[in-house]
Amino acid sequence: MGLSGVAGLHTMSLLKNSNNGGPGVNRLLDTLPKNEYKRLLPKLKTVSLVLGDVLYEPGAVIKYVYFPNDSIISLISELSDTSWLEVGMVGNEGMAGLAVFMDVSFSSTRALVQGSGTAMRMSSAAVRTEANRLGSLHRLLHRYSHSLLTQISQSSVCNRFHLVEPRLARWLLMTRDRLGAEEFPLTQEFLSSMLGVRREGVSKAAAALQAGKLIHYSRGMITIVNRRGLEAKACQCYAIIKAETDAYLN
Amino acid sequence: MGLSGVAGLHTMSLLKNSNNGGPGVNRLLDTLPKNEYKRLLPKLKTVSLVLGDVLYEPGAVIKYVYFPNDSIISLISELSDTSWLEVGMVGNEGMAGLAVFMDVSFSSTRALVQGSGTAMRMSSAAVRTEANRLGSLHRLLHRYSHSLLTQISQSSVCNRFHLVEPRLARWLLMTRDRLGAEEFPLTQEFLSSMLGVRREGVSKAAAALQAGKLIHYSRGMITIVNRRGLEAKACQCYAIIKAETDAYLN
DNA sequence: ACACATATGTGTGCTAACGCACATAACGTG
DNA sequence: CACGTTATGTGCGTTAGCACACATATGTGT
Repeated sequence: MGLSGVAGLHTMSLLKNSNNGGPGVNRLLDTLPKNEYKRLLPKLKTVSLVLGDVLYEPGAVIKYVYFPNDSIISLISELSDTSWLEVGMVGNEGMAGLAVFMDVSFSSTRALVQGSGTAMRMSSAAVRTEANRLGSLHRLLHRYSHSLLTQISQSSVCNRFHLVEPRLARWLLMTRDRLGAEEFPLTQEFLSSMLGVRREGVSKAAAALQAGKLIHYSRGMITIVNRRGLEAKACQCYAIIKAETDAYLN
Repeated sequence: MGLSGVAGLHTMSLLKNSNNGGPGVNRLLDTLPKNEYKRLLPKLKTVSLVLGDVLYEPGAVIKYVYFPNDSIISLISELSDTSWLEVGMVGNEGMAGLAVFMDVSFSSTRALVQGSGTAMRMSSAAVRTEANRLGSLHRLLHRYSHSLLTQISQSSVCNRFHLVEPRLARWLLMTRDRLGAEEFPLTQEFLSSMLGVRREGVSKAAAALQAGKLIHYSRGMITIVNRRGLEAKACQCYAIIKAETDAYLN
């Protein structure tokens, strides 16, 4: 799997400020008042992100921020070349590249596309201009920052205390919600680095979930068969994070 | 140890914008330009915080934010009544109550005084007014938000991968730096909840560090005997977090 | 159909940390 | 100074997850 290499970004048509809140639209942008959204529109460009693309490396300059529509971007903290861990997940509820908003030019984490799809891209320069206007975007990015902070904190506790199986269930559900699909391509090898455990551990946990008819998987393709059942197997962290994420957009 | 109960906050004299950057002064406030600091001064009040005071409970309204001088405030994420974990540490480099700055009124974590000392207190209302001015405070709080985000992320990885002994060493060093003292009162019971491990685990790790003449402890009082040696025992996370923390103030 | 790369399953120790149950030690108060 | 309280040490069985070494399966391309 190509976890390195820069994205091949293709231009696509722009979406409307569609106010339907459904999957496929970035909810942060969608929450903006029409006039403010219109002001941003010329600076936004829809791009497609592909699983495995690396948008930022730790320490590298952030050229663009991304508002995912139906894609997912993982924020990864690295300890060494061999051990790293996902600390946060950015989907249609948020934006990748928050550092720019916080007056920092460099990324402290790796941003890895964890689910293919489209995102709205904006240059860092535009973010600096627009977000300094004290308007709705400014406010929403503030609230999102808090939401992300909460997500990361909760994940931290989760990673410390919970077993692999519930954590895997949580992670699959979070991915499902952001992709808006019950089926998505992901290998157990990939999952193991996200969860910070060995592949064999994922193998066991996944086998258990499959035996319970909650998921199905085969050669890098995962299907959620019984969502409710999977939620029951997941730790509370799933519900906690979901509530926080859904609530911040008012 | 009284981990519950609200702080008994005593009024003290105000500090100056002393530009010496040493311990005992909140470095965030100290970095502000003089005129802006003067504008804030009337809204700041020095209070003393005592080990065990709880400043916020999860979900509770944040009435005041705190800029520690030589005190430390722990941000704690709770899973259940019995298992919780420190996700972040706020000392003279920052501010507790960042949620207010991010347009959120309620705390998502518990804020527990982990080291006695003084702090500058400001009402949430004042923060909302002042931080919306797009001045230096606004910018610094943004940069601090990013710094805290990085700290929390790094701790998350650390908690996941590192052994108790290096984590304990890191934690003691971080505490030392913020308190500006080599000796401070802390029981192993307390440490165990901060690190999210059993008390017995802390006991073993602490005994090992003491055997190596790096620290000394007795009945809830800890002394750092050999700081360099302790740094060598700590994981890299200490250096990483310290660098980030020191750098953000330009 | 074949080879080949990739994805997943399994087994065998090993270890850090857990849970529990006590033992010891230091301090504080009446 | 005796006593209770609080802090710390220790032992024992259990367990989740580790590291390593393979075995098996399921695609893909020629």
